[in-house]
Amino acid sequence: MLNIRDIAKLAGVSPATVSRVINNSANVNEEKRQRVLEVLEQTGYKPNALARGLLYNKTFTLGVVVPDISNINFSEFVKGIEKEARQNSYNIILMTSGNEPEREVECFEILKEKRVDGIIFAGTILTDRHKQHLDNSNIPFVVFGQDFEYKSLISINLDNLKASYDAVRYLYSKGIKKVAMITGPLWDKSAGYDRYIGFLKASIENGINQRDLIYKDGDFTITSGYENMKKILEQDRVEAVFAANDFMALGAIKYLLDNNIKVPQDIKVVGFDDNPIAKIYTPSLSTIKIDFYNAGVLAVKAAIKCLDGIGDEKRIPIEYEIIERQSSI
Amino acid sequence: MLNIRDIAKLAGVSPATVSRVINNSANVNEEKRQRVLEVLEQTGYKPNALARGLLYNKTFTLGVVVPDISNINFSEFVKGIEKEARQNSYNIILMTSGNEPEREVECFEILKEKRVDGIIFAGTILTDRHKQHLDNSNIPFVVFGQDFEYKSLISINLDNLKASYDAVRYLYSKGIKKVAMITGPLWDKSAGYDRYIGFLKASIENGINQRDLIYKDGDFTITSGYENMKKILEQDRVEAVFAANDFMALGAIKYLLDNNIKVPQDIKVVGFDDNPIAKIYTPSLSTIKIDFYNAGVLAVKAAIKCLDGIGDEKRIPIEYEIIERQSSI
DNA sequence: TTGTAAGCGTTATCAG
DNA sequence: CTGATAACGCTTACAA
Repeated sequence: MLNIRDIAKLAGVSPATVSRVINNSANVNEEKRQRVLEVLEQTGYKPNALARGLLYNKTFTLGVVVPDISNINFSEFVKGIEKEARQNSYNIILMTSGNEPEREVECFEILKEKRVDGIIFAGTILTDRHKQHLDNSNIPFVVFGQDFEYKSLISINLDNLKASYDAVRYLYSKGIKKVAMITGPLWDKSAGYDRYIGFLKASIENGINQRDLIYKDGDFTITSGYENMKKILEQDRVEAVFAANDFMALGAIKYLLDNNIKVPQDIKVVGFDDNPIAKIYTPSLSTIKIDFYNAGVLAVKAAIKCLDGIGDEKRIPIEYEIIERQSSI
Repeated sequence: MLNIRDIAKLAGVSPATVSRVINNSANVNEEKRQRVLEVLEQTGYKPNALARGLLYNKTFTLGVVVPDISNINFSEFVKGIEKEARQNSYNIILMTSGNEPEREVECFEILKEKRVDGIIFAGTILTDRHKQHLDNSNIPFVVFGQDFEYKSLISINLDNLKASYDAVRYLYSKGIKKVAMITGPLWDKSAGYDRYIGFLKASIENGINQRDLIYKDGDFTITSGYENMKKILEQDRVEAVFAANDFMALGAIKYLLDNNIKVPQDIKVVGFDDNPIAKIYTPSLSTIKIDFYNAGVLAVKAAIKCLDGIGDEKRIPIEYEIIERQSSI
């Protein structure tokens, strides 16, 4: 591949002049400028970003670590990141972690080697190894999906507890006697634990004795929604079920329909996420919609502000909205 | 950030020795090696990949350009790419093009600047500007989704014509008199035109006069499936409909159900893609399943083979499979 | 076994 | 307005 000296030779000038033309800086003789531009055009020369990066100590690249890109939430998130990054002339290196803390840290180390300017990380837990890495790395970090405060971390988060609380309150507002819940794994602080606590809080406020509360913990899959709905009905005849994500909610509905229990007439169901399926399914699923795309945009904005030294906010909230559909009317 | 000279000083050795330890090459005194390793550990030092890349003229980075990452097909594709890349110690720079040829070429140029080792590109058309770029770029290219032969391009493709042909034949094999089709935009060579041609071929083979063929061109959205199903029924009472993707097929089913036409009893429907919704919808949707994840894996394998100079195949086929579900039983 | 120095491709500085 | 030079961080040939 051609370098700047090759171009200089072809145009009969010095590398410095070529550089000046490329960065259209300073004063350069018009005739020479034209000669250089012509050569540039003909050769399709592109400056080596590695060399530039080495010099400026800046790569215009952001690292992005998400658990699973084929999950629609994260692909929307990444889409927002990529769009906003591009608009600010940044690119992204995408890595997936499968939600394994080991691999997450591995990703951070690789991204550090590649000298990304910042890292956007969607994860569920912040282990000591994560912190250790953060300690000897001065790369700006934007964390999505958990609200840990740690040093200079910027965190973008949904108030999972409140969203869940609102969803359950919404169900009680319909005159329901008792709402059951299918939770996620409770070690998952955001989508597991916090959503469970919101449920707990709303239930107690509606006069349910904590000992009578009915909830089962699933793993976010359709199957676990199906199974847990079964378990719940074996235990008590509830009037409504709130699931920590849409897949489990859909699994629950499927179990109900399979057993000739009508949704929403007999049991109302509310999910979480607004997966595209929620809208299309019959009955369509009421749910909590989170704008992941926008979360991605905000994450990049925060990262870049931080890089440009005009950073300020450390905790950026993202909005949610209860979408009422057939499953809970 | 620390550099190799800082480490050298801290360990009381020369940069060369540190380098030797890092790349555990050559002979280095055991005691010094230990000293260096200790400093490495304490400081969390990571070598600068930019400097290395500059030296070796190799970045261990692949560029990936897809139309839209939030489309499940492409996110599966990217997932496969990322997994296989990682396994070979490559990373990926992800860019999205929105299927706009202008932006595609823009992506290529940026990736060239970043000196990626190879580019994996999912697109629908190869314009002159694409070719021009390819001409003065010697980066290995793997193209997914179109079977253009151009110079050293490696192309991974589904035989869309044949898959579509098989789907329509499958419907005729059920004793259907006439199959209608909702196509994609015909300028889209792979998912639009080729799938239409497969339909045409199978129809003619089953005794349909080309003039009597019924097809409408949609734009891959649910809405366009809905609208076009309506138009088809206004024109003729068909017994089956084949849609160029699942969204249009689902839109068609929705229209049928809304008008009390039973699926599959009255009209059978087959889609294309095996979108996750296809399996869950009621009635579940028969479709053609393509393994995008595996396509991603194959794309990376081909790219790396090419980089290592052991490249051979230029055209790599990917498999498909007809999935029979309720909508066409 | 170890250290010194050149070079990868670019740009900023400085001298002309 | 222009060109030579040093420097970014790393590795490797060469010399010690």
